Amino acid sequence: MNKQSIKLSVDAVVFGYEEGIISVLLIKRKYEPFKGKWAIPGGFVLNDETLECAVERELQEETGIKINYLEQLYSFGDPERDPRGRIVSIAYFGLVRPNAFKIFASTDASEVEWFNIKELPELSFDHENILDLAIKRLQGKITYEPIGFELLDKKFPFSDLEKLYVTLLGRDIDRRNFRKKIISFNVLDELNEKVSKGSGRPANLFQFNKKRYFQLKKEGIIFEI
Amino acid sequence: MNKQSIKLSVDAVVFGYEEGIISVLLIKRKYEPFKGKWAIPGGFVLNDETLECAVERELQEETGIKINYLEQLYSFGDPERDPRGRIVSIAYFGLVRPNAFKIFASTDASEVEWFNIKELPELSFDHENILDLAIKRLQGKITYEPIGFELLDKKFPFSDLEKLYVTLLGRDIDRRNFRKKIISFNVLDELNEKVSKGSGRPANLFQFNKKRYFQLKKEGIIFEI
DNA sequence: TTCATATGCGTAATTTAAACACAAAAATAA
DNA sequence: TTATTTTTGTGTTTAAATTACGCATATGAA
Repeated sequence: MNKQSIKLSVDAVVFGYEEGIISVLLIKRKYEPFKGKWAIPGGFVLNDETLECAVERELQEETGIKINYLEQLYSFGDPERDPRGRIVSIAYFGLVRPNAFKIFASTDASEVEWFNIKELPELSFDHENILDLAIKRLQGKITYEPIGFELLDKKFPFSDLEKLYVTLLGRDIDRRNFRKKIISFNVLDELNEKVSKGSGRPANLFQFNKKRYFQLKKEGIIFEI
Repeated sequence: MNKQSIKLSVDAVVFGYEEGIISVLLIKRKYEPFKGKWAIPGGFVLNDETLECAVERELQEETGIKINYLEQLYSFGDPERDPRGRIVSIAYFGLVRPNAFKIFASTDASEVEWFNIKELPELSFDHENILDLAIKRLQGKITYEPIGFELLDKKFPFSDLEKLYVTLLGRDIDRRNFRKKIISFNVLDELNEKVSKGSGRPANLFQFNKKRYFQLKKEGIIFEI
């Protein structure tokens, strides 16, 4: 058999959210190809690490971030996708609470920045395709899995959750029906803490109960917006 | 940087359906490791072929089958998954009409056989995990994408479709409501042909209109059971 | 001719989702 | 101090979708 000369990399589309803005973490490439251009963080998989480890390592090295939620997105294998040769990339999709970490650039990255997904720069390789797919996945997934909480603070008022969904789904939601629906899934703990932002009645804080969610999931109860 | 020595393979879980039985195509391995054991068809990706081409080539070589529907399933990269060394496999998920092809074994396979997914043999590598995931994907996907038709004859009576769904979902369906729902999606052409199987009123034949489905999908209409 | 079997079409009951109204608690303005 | 604005919290009413179910029709078999 011919000797295979395919290299394997991982890439990670990391989303953050704050105040009605979904952002994605990009790095500016320090080396060729696409030197000086923005790209999704990622890099080659080491011989003895799992794919997830590779993603976490690359993110730590290039951006200093530690991921909150990570799942595999898709594998991209077009022979022409990388000018250096045949590089197949397994793309991941991650969520973080942006204010929880200080980002910094190092190794292959000369800069790291959060970009509003509505105002993206031109990207390297086929990273635009990867990012598009990740956005679709995020938008789809929040309607049937409670991953939105991974983007909010641990304790949050209901209005934050609602605003996140409005932003992600890109359409208005009836506040009262939304609240009823979420409450009915029984995965939120209501805390005895209130928070006041400016004027208006102070809001009660809620917390996502992941343990309870997994119990309900086992019993076949489905989270669906 | 250390020289990467990871090999890349593709594997395909191919499902067929006939008379209330979902089956999966397996090969018996001709060579070590796992010589003589059953496995999902697959093999190494060539340097200049796309991943989909690799899957189709391997299926053709090992089993003689041509796939009807193919989509990427998941990538498996555990460093310990293959005793030969680090081999990352990108798994695909395919559907065929089993009576449409004559299967035969060649190259790496000493035998090829359709197995009822309820009566599976022990499998090589981590192929049991891959197969489990594929079954879940199939069961999930038929409820929101009209892929079930890819398993039926081009022209089929409604009862065939219903039986397929009962088999895949593992629960009873109200025949009349099911029919109404499917009809309401407007993706079936009713033909002026009838077919009679044994006793009972002859059934009208239907045909899936893929073109119409893509039109409706563009308009945002969702197929959901 | 009658019976068993599977198809095809319809309506009623129930459940779920969507639309909508107003009270409560705080900051701000008069 | 009092009225006004703003945001939160809790309903109820109406429309839509789902589920349950009844019965006529066309065939093969007894």
